[in-house]
Amino acid sequence: MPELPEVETITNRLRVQVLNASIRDCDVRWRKSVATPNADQFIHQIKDQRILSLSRRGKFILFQLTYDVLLIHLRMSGDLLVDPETNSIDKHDQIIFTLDTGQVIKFNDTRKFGRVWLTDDPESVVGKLGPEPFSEAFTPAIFFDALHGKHRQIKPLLLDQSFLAGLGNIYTDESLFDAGISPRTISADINAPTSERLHASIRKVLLKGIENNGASIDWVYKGGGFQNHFRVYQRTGQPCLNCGTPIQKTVIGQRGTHYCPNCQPFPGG
DNA sequence: CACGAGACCTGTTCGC
DNA sequence: TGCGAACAGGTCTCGT
Repeated sequence: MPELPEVETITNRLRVQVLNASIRDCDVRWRKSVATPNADQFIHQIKDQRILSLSRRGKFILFQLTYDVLLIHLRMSGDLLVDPETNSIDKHDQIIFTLDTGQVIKFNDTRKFGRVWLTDDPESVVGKLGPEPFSEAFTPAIFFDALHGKHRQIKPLLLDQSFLAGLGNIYTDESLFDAGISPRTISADINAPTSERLHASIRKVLLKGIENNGASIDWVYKGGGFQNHFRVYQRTGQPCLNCGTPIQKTVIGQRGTHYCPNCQPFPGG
């Protein structure tokens, strides 16, 4: 599920709900959800730490606690839900944090791919991430240079979190469509004007996602509306909203990839 | 360095 | 209707 807009939405929601609360207790029901330290140490160490601030880096949610930073990555099916008090526990609630306010934060994760870290050195977890798409450091010129520093298909490159942080399968397909670039285009072959267009499209599409509180698909992640604005994602066979050509789906880098063969021609055919 | 396959997991949808 | 295959918002590791 969660890409940058969904994680941003969840982080902002959490900030309103649990900022300044202290973690009184923690129940780990799927031990592998804890990446580091081991589950027992994690539970012991997080107790009585207070949530001083919340932020997002790429697809990670960061809780600045009294002594450590709690980092959470939701991967494919994770979500963070806040209950006003201890209620029903879902079978997919993998970690449950009880707060001194009586509230409960539930890390719900059907597929169990999500992970949490507790460390005083968050750089050890997020240090290899590429730039934030909305940071001032992510300029069109830097993006162009980065594209030419690689010789890879543009779609898998944009999904590479060490290249650029935050894009996932939905927003990559939507960005490439918006910029009119074939997902198979080799990064080093993208010229300056096209690179600048892609840079703008990435920000535009992510912003639209954030404005719609992310995308809700199937049973995973509730509350988003960006799925109503998809132009290629999950529109296989439907007419392109620009030219009417049926949207195609293929596999690139082992990921389902949606595109308009007319609006996103591969250079040279 | 770039890329594909296989893992990690569960649930839903598709095809015969 | 039933059942297995295919597929799903992500990322890591290994082999070529």
